[in-house]
Amino acid sequence: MSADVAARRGIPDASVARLPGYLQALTNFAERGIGSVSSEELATAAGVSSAKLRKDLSHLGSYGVRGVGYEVDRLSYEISTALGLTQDWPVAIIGMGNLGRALAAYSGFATRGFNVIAVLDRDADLVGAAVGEHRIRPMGDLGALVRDDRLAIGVIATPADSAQEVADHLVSAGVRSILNFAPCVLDVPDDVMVRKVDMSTELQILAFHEQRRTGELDLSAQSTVEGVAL
Amino acid sequence: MSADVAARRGIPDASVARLPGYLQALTNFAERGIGSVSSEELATAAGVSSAKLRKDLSHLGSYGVRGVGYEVDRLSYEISTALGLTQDWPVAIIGMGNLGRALAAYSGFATRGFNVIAVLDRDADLVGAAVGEHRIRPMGDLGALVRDDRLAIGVIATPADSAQEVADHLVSAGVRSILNFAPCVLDVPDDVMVRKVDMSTELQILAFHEQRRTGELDLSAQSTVEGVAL
DNA sequence: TAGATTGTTAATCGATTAACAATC
DNA sequence: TAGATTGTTAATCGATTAACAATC
Repeated sequence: MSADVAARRGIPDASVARLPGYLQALTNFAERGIGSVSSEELATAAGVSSAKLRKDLSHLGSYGVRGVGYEVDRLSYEISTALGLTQDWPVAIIGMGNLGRALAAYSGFATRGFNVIAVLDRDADLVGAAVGEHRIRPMGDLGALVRDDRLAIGVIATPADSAQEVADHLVSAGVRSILNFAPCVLDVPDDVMVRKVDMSTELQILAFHEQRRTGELDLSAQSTVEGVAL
Repeated sequence: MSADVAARRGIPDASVARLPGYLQALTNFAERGIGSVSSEELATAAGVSSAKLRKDLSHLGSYGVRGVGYEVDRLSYEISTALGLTQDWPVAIIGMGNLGRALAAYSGFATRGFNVIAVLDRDADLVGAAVGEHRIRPMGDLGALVRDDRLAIGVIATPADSAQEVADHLVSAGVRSILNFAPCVLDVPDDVMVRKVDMSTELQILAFHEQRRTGELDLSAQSTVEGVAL
């Protein structure tokens, strides 16, 4: 088996998750007119170690030049290809509350190859209302969006209590990639991939570390007591 | 050293990151009037394996009853305590664009022990404008917020190009926990913790898997060719 | 050629999993 | 006591890191 096929087979999840960061850093270099970078420079810009970067890139193939570094444009292209970003991906956002509207207005999607082709809500009263350039469509339109517009990715921006229902809708319409902003676990078939974004979870993780910080004095006091007990 | 102190010392990062999910599932059980759960039930609700759940909980202490399970209220309390959620955490959101406004309006914060005490923007034209119950404050207020209101967590909701400046501001004001929604790496001192939420990254990871799915036919064709070449 | 930097190897580390003794 | 389920152990797996041979 060629190295190329081996590489394309199994890029570790942890590596895949870092590729977007490398791509972003490369884009910054390109914008600053920098044509070539070393693993050390790129790693620093992406916030990882150079060893990790090189290991990650080695899963894609061998696109650097020893003694020189990586050509920014070339590496950007290779990572984009690996991530499947040479094509545009049609995206639908479901749930037009505050968050859904903010996501629909977010310009960062388009610049990264994601096209918001539709916004939907299950609330009939909202259907037809304008959100930016879109009009809110009913959930029943999902099937047509998958069939006619190759919709492949659904973004759930509803409250937790309707997220599962929306997910079921997406799955039965044929969507197999879901980005879930609702703070709940979704039950989907094995071949459907769900990624979750949860701000409350992130804040709670920060709180854990913040608490540990302020609790450090107490802990050291406790271990002193134990030292005595020993 | 007692098991208790050992537990409090080093809860693995991966376990900490799952605790909020367990807490959420427990809250759901409590709302449904369920007073006791097994590791199997709780794990299913949280979307993990029961072995992983028990291992995670073992880092907190021993709060289950063999042959019976876990008392929902008790375990909720213990996880809340471990995460530092017995107190309310004052939070400030910086950057009052679409996303910042959506986050400020998000009710999920308050219910989980996070209090948005201020919203800020570096744009002088926005300062003073109303956002829900808040008025937008200038960046210069950060110091006072840390001093007088115990602000400990900052949420950056600005575009990427001003995120580093905002981070520097937060750090010099004394904030050491940052949730970053801007798609960029922040350079902060070692004792400052940054967590990042990036929807574009998540979509790109979904795109990778979506592409692999549709590319599967080509790959199997290729390995057939290789089989012949062998 | 000498200097630099990649791509890879091997060692280490941490996380996951399965299995089961402990015990309610 | 018998049945059930926890908490822990030990094995496995995957990810990270350091070091360096390959090579531009």
